[in-house]
Amino acid sequence: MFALVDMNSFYTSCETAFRPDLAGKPIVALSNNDGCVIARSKEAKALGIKMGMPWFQLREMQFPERIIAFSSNYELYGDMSQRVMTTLEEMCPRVEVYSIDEAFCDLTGVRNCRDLADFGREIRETVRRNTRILCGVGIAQTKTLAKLANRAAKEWPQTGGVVDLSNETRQRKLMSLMPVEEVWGVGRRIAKKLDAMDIKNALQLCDTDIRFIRKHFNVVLERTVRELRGEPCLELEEFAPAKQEIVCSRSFGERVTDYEEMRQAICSYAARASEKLRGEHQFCRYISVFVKTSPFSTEPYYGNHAGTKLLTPTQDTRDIIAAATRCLEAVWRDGHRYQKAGVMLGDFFSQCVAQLNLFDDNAPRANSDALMTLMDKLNKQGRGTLYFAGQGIAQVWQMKREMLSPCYTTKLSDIPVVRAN
DNA sequence: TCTGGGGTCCTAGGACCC
DNA sequence: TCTGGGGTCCTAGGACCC
Repeated sequence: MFALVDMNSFYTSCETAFRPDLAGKPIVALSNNDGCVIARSKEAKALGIKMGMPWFQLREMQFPERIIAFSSNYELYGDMSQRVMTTLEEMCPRVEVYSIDEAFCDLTGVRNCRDLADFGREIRETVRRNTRILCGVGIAQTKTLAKLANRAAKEWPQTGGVVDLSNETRQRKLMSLMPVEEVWGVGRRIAKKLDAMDIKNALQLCDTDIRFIRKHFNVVLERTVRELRGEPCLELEEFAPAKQEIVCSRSFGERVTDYEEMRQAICSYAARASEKLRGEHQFCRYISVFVKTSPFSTEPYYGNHAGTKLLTPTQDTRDIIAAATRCLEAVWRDGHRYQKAGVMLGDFFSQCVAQLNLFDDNAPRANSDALMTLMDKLNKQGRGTLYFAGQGIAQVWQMKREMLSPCYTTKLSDIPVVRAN
């Protein structure tokens, strides 16, 4: 038995948790660079504000009430997420943190001693009490059905935010009401193809012959169909598997036309990616860089990427910056207004394997480990405490975050002082 | 003027091997 | 006339997720 716990309008809920004066107002959270809407409060949804809508368009629109917007504050959201997950871990024996605002809980044992919906309501109430954040709970025997149950819990207020879907009759009833694109694993493309085959709701998908699915789609959708039938194909993954790649990319606050600025940005992304790599206790051998102009612009589009394979896997920022810079030289073209760039690391080796290569011709730099450990330690106290000269000081290409809230839970200096009088 | 960032898995096709 | 069969590895691209 799985429970899927999903936070309601997570990012905007994090903002209102510390601004009770904003409760009941239409609020949106914006993507990096204040680009587009990525979270909406209940009231903002009711006004018809769509996910992914560009902020510069939304800002011009007329609404009966003023829209309150926040730049993404991932330090705050990440910390709030941890508090929610800790609460879940205290209540459930096994928890899979699926995303910043979602977790699967294993309810296998719970079933023997108490009513599942009751337990769901207890989860909901405890999370609300500990964090001031509301969540929905969907319960069923497969992850895909639990997702569907969660959908229903959010959509229909009379469920009180909790739906136990372990009963097959209820499953079929709910599936008949759910458009097929609401099913976890069915995206826009597949939904369109299914629609052309006259498969329009989840129940019709569930009842489609497996061989037919296999012939016209792939094993991924086959698993989805089996899961809808109550046959578990996806297990709870309590411990996250090691990452296979790490990406650091950003849109620029303003278009970049100068090579030196781009080099600074690439150095910064390379440094950040290396830091993440060390956080994963991995060494990488493949490094690549991409640059691109805006796909929305009327100017001719230019996008390109280049990669390089090192002889010896590394986790030293200096090696990774050097490789990334070489890649950038290969893809840079003068005369474009670049909108975005990024650095990707891949082909990972775990620490012990990498050390076998100590006897290679290309031995790692002396004291690399000590230096990187020190850097990471200093930068943990505050990002950007110690950085490479190549990253630049002015960083004019930095992303826009004009409506950033304070880091209420992680940075003391950010908390506004309330004065008497 | 202005449109996010970070991942995963699967498949097809090419290179290469015997 | 007539030119095989079977396998692995890698990469790019497409689909999905949040």
